[in-house]
Amino acid sequence: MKNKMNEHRKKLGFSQDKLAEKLGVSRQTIISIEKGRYNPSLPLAMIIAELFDTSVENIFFLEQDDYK
Amino acid sequence: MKNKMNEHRKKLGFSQDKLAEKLGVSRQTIISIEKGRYNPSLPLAMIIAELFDTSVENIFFLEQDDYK
DNA sequence: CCTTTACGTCAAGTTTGCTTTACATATATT
DNA sequence: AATATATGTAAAGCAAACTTGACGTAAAGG
Repeated sequence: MKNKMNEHRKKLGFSQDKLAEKLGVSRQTIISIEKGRYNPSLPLAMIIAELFDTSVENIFFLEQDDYK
Repeated sequence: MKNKMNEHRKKLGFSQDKLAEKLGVSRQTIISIEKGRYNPSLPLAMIIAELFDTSVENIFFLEQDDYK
């Protein structure tokens, strides 16, 4: 799964630290999601979408290997 | 977090078993999500939305305690 | 120089998502 | 009465999401 976290974050002019704080998660979580190390949980993804004022589908994108 | 899995599943006339199969997960996973025991992962939520021909936001709904 | 800000890695530990297996119950069909 | 279908519970185990803490690097400003 791909995502446009970095893009959206920069559009808001937030540092990873500030974004983490706004979302109520650790900075490691932001880094890991941006770097594609793992996916956010569904509730976190929805809170992110809300903060970025868009839909989950405009930030996160399924890829072939997400389907089994 | 609440969801309308049951509603959407029945609209398609699928049993839990059949839905599980279509999604490539176990029947337990469907039961657990429908019963609200836990949330699907983000990729699974997006695959579910795709199968139900709608958006993640039309199936899953944030509640107060999803925010920290 | 020195400190601060921003981004990054690594590692250990807890919690949550998902699997498998086994078993229970209710309804319908033969 | 017996079998099938659909839904449910419970428990054990593995993998993924998330946390905290320690440390590294580079750029910018005093």
